[in-house]
Amino acid sequence: MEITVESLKEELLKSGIRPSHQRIKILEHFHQKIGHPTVDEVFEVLAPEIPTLSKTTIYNTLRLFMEAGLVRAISIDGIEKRYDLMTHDHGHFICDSCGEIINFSIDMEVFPLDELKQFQIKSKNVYFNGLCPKCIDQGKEKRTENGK
Amino acid sequence: MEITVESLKEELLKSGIRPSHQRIKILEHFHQKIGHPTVDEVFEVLAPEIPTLSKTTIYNTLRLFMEAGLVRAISIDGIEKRYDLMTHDHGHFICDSCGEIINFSIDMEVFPLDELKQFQIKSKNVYFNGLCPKCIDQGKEKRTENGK
DNA sequence: GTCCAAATTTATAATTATTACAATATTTTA
DNA sequence: TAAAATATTGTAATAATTATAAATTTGGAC
Ligand SMILES: [Mn+2]
Ligand SMILES: [Mn+2]
Ligand SMILES: [Zn+2]
Ligand SMILES: [Zn+2]
Repeated sequence: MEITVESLKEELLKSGIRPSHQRIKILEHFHQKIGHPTVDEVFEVLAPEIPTLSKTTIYNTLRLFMEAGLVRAISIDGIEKRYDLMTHDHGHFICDSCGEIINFSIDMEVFPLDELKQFQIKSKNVYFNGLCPKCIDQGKEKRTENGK
Repeated sequence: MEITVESLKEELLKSGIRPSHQRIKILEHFHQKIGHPTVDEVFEVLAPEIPTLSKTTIYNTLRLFMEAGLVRAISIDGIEKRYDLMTHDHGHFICDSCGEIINFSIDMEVFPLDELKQFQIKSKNVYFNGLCPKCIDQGKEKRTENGK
């Protein structure tokens, strides 16, 4: 499916968000890039395109998107706050050595939830960490510092 | 099993950590309290007992404990950084309304991990959020602000 | 126990991330 | 187009974390 300004506008309107120029650009960034950017990364990429852009707008917009369920914040081991487009359920693996974050598909329904019967669960997040294949190859098994 | 200063010292030594007074007290705090404290909460509780205590020591010690695998940092949706004693595998549920964090047991082995065959997984974290029974009873289903 | 070297803690300053706020600009409605 | 509502911006304020260097504590040798 093609991502056009029109489709982005629709997506925002469907969530009850008025489609300003900045909001469209920020949402577009999430659709175009596959990563899990920080506030700063979003700002660095968009600032050249929108010369007047303020970092406050990124903060405001991401909070708005989160409340609307368009994106979610992920923060593995509280290292850094990053944002991810809210698409299908998936887990995140972070490499302790190179810091890369990798999506992996996971069936969130496999959990036996007897203990949480009384709870109303809205969303589920799964984070793994360890070493990615690249870093295993490079013999980084025994590193002490975070290579980030 | 009784938690004594001696047993705490041993636990630290086994992890290659020298058992200073501060470190013993901080570890003791995690064994005595069941919660998931922030740096500030640990500091507030221990400061009266150790009048000279510095917050920097809490930061340093928790980093040390994390590297040694004694505690882990948890940060659900990047809201706040909290620490948890590294015991058996368990998941965390956070209530969107009252902010309470509840442990629940979960079998981490149920995940089908075909996609991560090449990865070396060191630890797994599962976070759920939604509403706790208490808040459901109080009719907080439709809240907009975080009650924290 | 005393002395010394190494490690730890402390206080402070510096840095970074985030939020608050009020003025300006933009968008929507009439 | 004019007025009202909303969004953006720049700045200042706040909060969390890290860096640094001096002071203290610890563990081992005597
Ligand atoms: Mn993702
Ligand atoms: Mn826990
Ligand atoms: Zn890696
Ligand atoms: Zn609750």
